[in-house]
Amino acid sequence: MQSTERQVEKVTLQLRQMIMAGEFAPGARIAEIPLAKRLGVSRTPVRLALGLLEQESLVVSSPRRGFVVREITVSEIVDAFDVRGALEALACQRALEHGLDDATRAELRECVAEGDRLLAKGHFDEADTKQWAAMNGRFHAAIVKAARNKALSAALEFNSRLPLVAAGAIAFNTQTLEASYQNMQGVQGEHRDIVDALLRGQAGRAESLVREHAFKSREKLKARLESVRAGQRAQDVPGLRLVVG
Amino acid sequence: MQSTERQVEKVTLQLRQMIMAGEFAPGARIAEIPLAKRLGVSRTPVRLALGLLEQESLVVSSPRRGFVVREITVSEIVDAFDVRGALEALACQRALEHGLDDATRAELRECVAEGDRLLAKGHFDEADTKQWAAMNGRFHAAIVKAARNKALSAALEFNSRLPLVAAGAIAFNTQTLEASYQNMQGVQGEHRDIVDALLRGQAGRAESLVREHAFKSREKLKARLESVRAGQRAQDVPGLRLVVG
DNA sequence: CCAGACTATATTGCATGCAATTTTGGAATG
DNA sequence: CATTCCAAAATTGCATGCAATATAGTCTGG
Repeated sequence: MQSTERQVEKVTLQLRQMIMAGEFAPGARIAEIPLAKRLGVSRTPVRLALGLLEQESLVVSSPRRGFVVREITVSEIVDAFDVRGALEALACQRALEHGLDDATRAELRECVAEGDRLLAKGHFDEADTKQWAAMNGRFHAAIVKAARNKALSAALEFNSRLPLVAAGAIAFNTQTLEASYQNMQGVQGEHRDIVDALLRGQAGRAESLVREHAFKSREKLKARLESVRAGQRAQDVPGLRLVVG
Repeated sequence: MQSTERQVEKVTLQLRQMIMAGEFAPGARIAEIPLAKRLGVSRTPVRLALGLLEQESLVVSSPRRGFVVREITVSEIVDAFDVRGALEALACQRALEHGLDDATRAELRECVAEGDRLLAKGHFDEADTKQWAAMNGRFHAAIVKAARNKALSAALEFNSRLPLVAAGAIAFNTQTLEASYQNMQGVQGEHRDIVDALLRGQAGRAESLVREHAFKSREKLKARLESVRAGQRAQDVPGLRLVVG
């Protein structure tokens, strides 16, 4: 029996969620049959999904020995932010070479405006962090899109497949809503400056600011992950199992 | 019956080869059954391989309508060189932050030396271009490796999956062996300068040179592909079918 | 009591069958 | 003659069976 939805996609999503939620210890083997039973499908879509997740490097496979949850290290995640900085800097450069169209200008302004609105309340609740994450995703997407470079978009998307690296994940990396609010105040200032530089056509300044933006995110996440690793508040990053590195 | 080799890998390699060799018109549907018959395997490994190639964006799939050869445009390929420049510039920066170890210094020097040897003959034959391509691959790999950033390596590898973008493809993008020789003389000079900057620890200079190196490669390939597109010597880039854009 | 070999079990990788869906060829209609 | 509709054929997506291989569990010898 088969529904109109494709099983492979459901399974891939669920499995990615499970891995990133830390349901498997890093290095643990993933057997197809129990997993298929658990997800209520046959082994075929499970196998296909594992193959896809291997290319996302969430799992690795050995011939005849099946799939193993890949051990993701703190440094790998942190490193990805440097890549993001370099790629988004290129995006700024290219975007200004093309010139920003009106829709992009409007979108960038709107992202800053929405950030202001969210911060104006003086504090964050759960819904605010979600909205912030969405806005942040749109902000970065707008810059990348304006570069009109498919390879660049693809590379950034690829880079964001590591857990916690996607732009939308930023708001969830702080301990408390209060800390998150404080954090986002700083981030909002960075966003504002980046948009200012872009709207003025200051390519070099925009590049520097975007790099620094990525660098600050990197440092914040690094501190956070290292405190988690030290076991101080291990349940704050729910699920994700990291190994030293 | 199943050999000790994994069918999926064989099929993936063959299929990638076939697509990049232009055996399918861009936009053409790829049906599983004929393909499986042709490759002498069942549909299962073919389906798995197509799923992998979809992530390399060599094919795209629609639900219930199977896989279609993706139309790759000249601008997509060309754009990928900008991404490479940005990423390799980051690699130079990070590599010098870590400091180059002796093995890396030796490898870089050896690549330059090998380039000199290949050019010393005054002309290229087929074997020389192959050797050059291998050396070029090692050169770029050494820089990336010295950056010690997994996300960076992964992003570059991902970026190089587009046809003609991989560092090893560079030597095959010129019409004649004579043109190739001339070309590689210029490239060798760029390599020498990059190595010089790296060995002296001049990060900024190395970054600029690497960017320019990628940019020059980009422009050369672009000119080449556009002349092919104009139909002047369509069989010179053997097989690869590109569409305008 | 430990090491190593042997056997039973579990698991992977592939082939194939089946139902659902899409595509195609042609006939009927305007 | 072009267009729409319909049915047959082909194709996809999934489940499952089977052989090859890996893993574990047990037993024997030292």
